[in-house]
Amino acid sequence: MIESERHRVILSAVQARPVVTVAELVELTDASEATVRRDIATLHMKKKVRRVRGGVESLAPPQFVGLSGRPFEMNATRQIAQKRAIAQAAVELCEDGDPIIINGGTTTFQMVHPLANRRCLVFTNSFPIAEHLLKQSKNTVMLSGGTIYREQNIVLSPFDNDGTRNFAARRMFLGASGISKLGVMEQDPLIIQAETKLIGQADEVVLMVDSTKFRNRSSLVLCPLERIHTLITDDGIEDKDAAMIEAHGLELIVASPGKAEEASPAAG
Amino acid sequence: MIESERHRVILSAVQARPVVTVAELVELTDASEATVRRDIATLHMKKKVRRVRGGVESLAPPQFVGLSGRPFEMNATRQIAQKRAIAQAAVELCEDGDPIIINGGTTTFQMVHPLANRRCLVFTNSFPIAEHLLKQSKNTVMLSGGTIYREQNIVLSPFDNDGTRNFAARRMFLGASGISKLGVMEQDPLIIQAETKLIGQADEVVLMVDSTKFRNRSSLVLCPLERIHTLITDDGIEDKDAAMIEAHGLELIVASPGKAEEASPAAG
DNA sequence: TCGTTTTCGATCATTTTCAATCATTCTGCG
DNA sequence: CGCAGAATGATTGAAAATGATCGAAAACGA
Repeated sequence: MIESERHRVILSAVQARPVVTVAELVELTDASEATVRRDIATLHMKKKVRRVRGGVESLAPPQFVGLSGRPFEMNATRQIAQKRAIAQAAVELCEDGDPIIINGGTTTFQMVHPLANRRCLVFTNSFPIAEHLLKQSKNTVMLSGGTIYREQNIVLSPFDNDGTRNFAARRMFLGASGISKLGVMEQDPLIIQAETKLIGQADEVVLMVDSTKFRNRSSLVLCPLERIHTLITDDGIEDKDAAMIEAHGLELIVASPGKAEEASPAAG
Repeated sequence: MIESERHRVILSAVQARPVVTVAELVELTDASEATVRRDIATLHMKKKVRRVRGGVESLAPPQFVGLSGRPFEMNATRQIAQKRAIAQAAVELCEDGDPIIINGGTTTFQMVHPLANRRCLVFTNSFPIAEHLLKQSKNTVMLSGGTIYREQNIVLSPFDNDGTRNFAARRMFLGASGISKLGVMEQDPLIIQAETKLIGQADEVVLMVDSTKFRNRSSLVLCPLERIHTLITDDGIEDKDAAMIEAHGLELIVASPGKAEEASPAAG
């Protein structure tokens, strides 16, 4: 990755989140720590970001919170390391050229960073995801039509003809507010409606939930577990939950925060 | 591959994505590294692209990349004062609660400012307009579905079911790249396609063109003048053009840049 | 307070990228 | 056919960027 490309990634990262660590940028840019530090120094000179000990922070804070206000921002920072690892694992399932659906959500939003260098065909109902991918990546972006709901940060149409039916994806990625043997659970009826529209348009459905979601209960069941093909979570998952998932025939991927793409044998 | 051919490839490559490396261009053009470098140097001289170490990057990324740091680089657009005045007059036609359609364009984009404290129901195919209204106003925003075209800044679907047909507006606002007695003219086929979809969904069509557009000729005719109900332009319009407009039965509104805010003329 | 851990800056070897040069190929023309 | 001029490709040394290492400084915990 060349210098100007890394600079874009860094700017993109600090726009999504107020502060980003050097280690995170090393993962995102696949460059060395020294190079990332030099990049940060350069961007700091150019007054594009503020350099702080341990990483960078954005000069003008809120960007993507602008839509609805705090909920997005606060949820986004909870379990952030886990969500980033999960999102990284999710993107690793994708290859350039793949048509994929990304449903709106704080976990799925984290996919925009590893997607920065990909060239996928992304269909989403999330305005922030579309905005970010549009401005910070080379992916082709498609957006569903309809009213933009500020609180949920999604675009949703009451009609069936919002473009969804014309998109056939290889995978659909979605988050959830809770999961149990009863199925995938959400809190907001609007989210349910949006997800229901999309869930039939992909060959394979990938559910992305951090391990705390196994302890969450919500009132609305989106679909039974059997409808999901792959579940990605973090290494905080308990054995009984893992067993339950595999008992339902789902492929389980456990992503460890901190070592997003590790494969070192006998590291010593 | 001949020189001009390679130049086109390079330009379209940086069009498609923000930054392209020399190695990638060698693959694309099937030329040697030395030749690609010479091409890049030439295009850099001609100010068509920016040369960076390792490759090339697009000249005007800030316009799309720069998030809400500044509203947009729309300030750089020509005839900005005229466009503002026209947009102001356009918004004065609207009342709170009105369902309106705003087609993408630099003139129509200026409507976002006077719309800031309105509460209309806005349907648009422009990503920047939707973004701005979402973040800076309390209007309800609806977006058409489809692929987001970066160059034109619009969302367009190849299908008919992009949500457009379900919206019935009181007025549709659109710009144009040229106007004459032959009709309303555009340059980009994609824009024609997008406007054609929308133009039938409103009771009244309002065309917003600054007076320089009467001297522009383009190859594509969107529709005859009779299809337009109201035309808003600035006070630079010549008498013969004004006469021509009224001869075709259009209501003509002339907005003066100097007194955009104070005026509530003609109405009382 | 002290010791530990993390982060940072500087240095240096290695790799990558660049510009200049020269040989080769292509093209038009007599 | 041969030649001139331009474009292209290959080579090479210089310049820049990168990554690893190491000691210093800062934050942290006890």
